[in-house]
Parts: sequence; C-alpha cells; structure tokens
Amino acid sequence: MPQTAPTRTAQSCPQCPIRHSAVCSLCGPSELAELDAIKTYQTFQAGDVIAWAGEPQTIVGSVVSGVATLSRTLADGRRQMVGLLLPSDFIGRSRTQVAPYDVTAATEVTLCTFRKRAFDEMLDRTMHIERRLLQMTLDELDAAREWMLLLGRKTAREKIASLLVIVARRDAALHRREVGNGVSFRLPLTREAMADYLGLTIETVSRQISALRKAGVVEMHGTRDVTIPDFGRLLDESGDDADGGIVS
Amino acid sequence: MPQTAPTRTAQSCPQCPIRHSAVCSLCGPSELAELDAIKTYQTFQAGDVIAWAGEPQTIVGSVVSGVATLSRTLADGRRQMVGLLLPSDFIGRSRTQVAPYDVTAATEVTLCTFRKRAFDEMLDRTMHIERRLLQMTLDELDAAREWMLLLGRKTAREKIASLLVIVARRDAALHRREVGNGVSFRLPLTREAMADYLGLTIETVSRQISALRKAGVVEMHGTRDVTIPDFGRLLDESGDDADGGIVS
DNA sequence: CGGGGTCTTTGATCAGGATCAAGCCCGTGC
DNA sequence: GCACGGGCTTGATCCTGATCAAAGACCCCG
Repeated sequence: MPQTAPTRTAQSCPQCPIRHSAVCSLCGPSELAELDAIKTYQTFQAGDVIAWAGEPQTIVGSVVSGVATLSRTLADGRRQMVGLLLPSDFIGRSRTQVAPYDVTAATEVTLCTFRKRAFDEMLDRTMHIERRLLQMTLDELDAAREWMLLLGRKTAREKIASLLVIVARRDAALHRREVGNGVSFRLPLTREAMADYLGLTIETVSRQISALRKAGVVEMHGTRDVTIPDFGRLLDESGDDADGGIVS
Repeated sequence: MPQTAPTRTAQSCPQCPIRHSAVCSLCGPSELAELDAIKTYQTFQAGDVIAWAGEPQTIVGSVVSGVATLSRTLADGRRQMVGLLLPSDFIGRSRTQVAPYDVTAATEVTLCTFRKRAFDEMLDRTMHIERRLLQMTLDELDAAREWMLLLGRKTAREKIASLLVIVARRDAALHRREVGNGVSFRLPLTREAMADYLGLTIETVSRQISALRKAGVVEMHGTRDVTIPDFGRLLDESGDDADGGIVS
C-alpha cells in the first residue's frame, strides 16, 4: 500500500520482503538496486538497546515500524531524550565511527539496516542519496529546535499538550488522515519515556495528564489510548502561536 | 592567515576582499569560481534583525565574523534561543522559502551572502557542496542535541558553567590554542542573550555567575571578560560526564 | 562633568515542579 | 484464587528558579 508523508518525499517500498505499514525511507525513493544488495532487516523488542553512546557505531538504517529514542545521560544519571525516531526516520550516520547517543527501542522496532562500510562506499558513488540525507537532517534539525523551545520555555502542562499534538499529527500523517476533532491514537511511549522527552519527572507527567483530563481537553481510555474531543483546545494548551507548530 | 577549526574542514578564504580573522566556510574549501560571482558581503550592527521568522527567506550565506543568534518566540512573548551562529556557521537554507527562526546579530556581524536563486541553481549542478552542507548540518544537529540535554536536565549553575565551557572552547579553537588553566576570553553575549540561550532569566544568570565567582571557579574583569583559573573545576561544575563535552 | 539610558547586580517573596512516600490498577504466573 | 511486579496515580513537603522591586555600574553624548 502506497504511503505518503506530507513533508517527506517517502514512497512505498515494494521490494521490502516484510509486511509493514510504513516506509523504508531510502529503499523506496532511491530506486537503487545496489541498496537492496546490502540491506537486511532487524527487529528489536521494547526496551532493547540498539546502540550505546560512545561505542563503535555498527548500525546505519531507517525505522520501518515502531518507535525508538535517542538519549544522553549526565554523570549522575539524569537522562534527556534528544531524538524520537518514528517510521521513515534514519538511524546512524555515515563516516562517523562512534555513536553519539544511546538508541533504545521504545516499542517493538523493525529496522531496515545496511552494512556500514558498503553504505559509505555507495555514498561516495551516488551523490543523490546525500541530497536526500541532507533534507532529512534539516527536518531533524528543525524538530530539535522546536523541542528546544519546549524544553527551555514551556510549562509542564504546555509540554504535555505539545507532545500530544506531535503524536496526534504524526499518527494522522501515518494513516493519511487530517488531524481534527475527535481524533484517537495510542501513545507509543511510557510515562517514563514521556518524562525523558519533556525534561520532567514521571509524577509531573502523570499529574498533568490527569489535569488535562479533568479539564476535558483529552479523554483517556486506559493508560495509553487518547481521544482529543477538540483539537483547537489542545493547540491552545500547547502554548504555540498560531501555527508555528512543531515540525516532524 | 590560515585558520583551521578542529571539527570542520574549513580553510582560509584568500579571495575574500575584506579583512577578517575567520573563515568563509564555503568560499574557502569549495574552490569554485562560480561562488565568487554570486557572493556579496553584508554587515549588521549588534541588535539588528537579519531575518524574521515566518517572513520570506532572502539571505543564504555564512558568518565571517561576529555572533548571531537563532530564536523563536511563544505567543505570550517567552523567547528561546535555538541556535548560536559563530564564524564559519551557515545561515539560511536552500530550497526553503520561509525563514523558520528569527536571526539577530548579537555583536557586529559580517556575512558572506549569496543570491538565493543563483545559489540553488549552483547546488543542482555541483553536488559536492551538498556533501559539505550535510556535514555542517549534522554538526549543528549534534550541538542542538547537547543543548537539549542542557535545557532539559541541567541546573542553573550547570547551565552557566556549560556555556562558559562552550565559549572558551570555541574561542580557543578560533585562535588555535588549547583550552587550559588560566584561559581568558570575552563573552560575546549580553546577560539577556545568555538567559535566552539557557532557558533562564537574566536575574538567575547574574546570580549564578556571581556564585561561580565567589566560589573561585571564574574571575570576572568587568562584566564581559572572563578568566578561568582551573578549567577542570569549571568542567566539574558543568555536570557533563568525563568528556562527552558539548559539540560546537 | 553631569545626566539619562541601558545593562547588571542584589534582595525579598512566590510558585511550579522535584522529591519522598504510599497506594492503585492490571496483567502474569503459581 | 492469590501473590507478585511493573507501570501509573495521588498526596505532602521541599527547593530551585521565577517574579517583583530597587539600587548600582557603565556608557554614550551633550
């Protein structure tokens, strides 16, 4: 089934041998038989560590399904998530030997991976993959900067609302729907992962979700399934101006 | 005089017609006569706005001297700096019509700018500029992520110490010295800009600098000139582990 | 030299979120 | 059925950094 994400030029990935609803962000659009020759698929369980910060980097590839996180840890154990990897996002980078962050599977994750040496050699021969990587990296940079605004200046309540907006939009994009009133989706993150994302503690995350529920901004069914009765109200709670919304 | 930044492959820029101690990050290494044909120089005073978020993007180019900032503002006026542009950093991006952030001169700034349309056309013809832009963007992304760790998890005191470490390192790199005990440098930012950078208020910035001064970690001469008697102690205060130091 | 403005420092108080500490919900295995 | 454990929620208290307020330091310009 063909897929089109709005800001990315990703297409379906017909040659991928496994069943998945998402996009292999390189195989599809690149149309390079050479990529097929060096790719394999790997699956990780929720909680598995895909790569450790500071260790030699072994994996280059893109997320086919599931959610993974990038995070860094301070000396005393405080942790901050610095990247959220959703289907079609790229993991690892070429020509770098050491992984800069911990990469952890937040749900079951399937990756389309490439042998690093072969991948680097291919980059040297086929420049137009580099153009695509540049665009993807610029998108990530924009997302990182919106995230910095959130971390530096938003209240706990605004942070939670912003995260719900992001997940709702990505989820809608994945199913090629518009976000609007009454949208429902499942949170792909535990309370702990949300806290790491937002620079909060799990208690504060829990309290603020409860507060938004009591205020009627969100409806929770169980602990992970969310319905947004009025998307405009959620946007108001997120603290963003008109539509300078969070990218990615 | 030739310049070499450690993590970037920048070189001197002999053909630039103006006197500057820093690097034109594209003209130099690209060795493209075509770039010369479409470049001009522009100077801005401290406080000048170089581009407004949401307005059509007019400028593409790199910082030759001075310091500029990228920032975003929430609806109620809270502001967060999301990028710090030092000599050799690139401003603007190709193939994007709308500027994503406010760009402001923090000191007097000189830019080496290119006509946007001509620059985009050149990118289409000469792929290897794209490779260089990719590397620069990846460096920026790394810096943004270290910054997220700072914003999300560091205390005010650690934030100030981290900023001093960053400025000391960039300053040392610019003069091809090693950072070490007794280094001195001048802060290129006002207290307000530091607060925007760190997600703090100016009062807290001022208090924490005073605290570090009283603790003997830094010496201040006037309000902008800093000496670090013991760089290791400053590093300890920054909260970073061993040497996972802040990139860029 | 003096005056006004901007930038910075310092003080007093307040509040948002962290921390510490139970308890709850729900799936799992015995 | 029941105990166990992991993830989540709620409560009480504390503390860091924001806010409100005022006074110094510095600078440009007459």
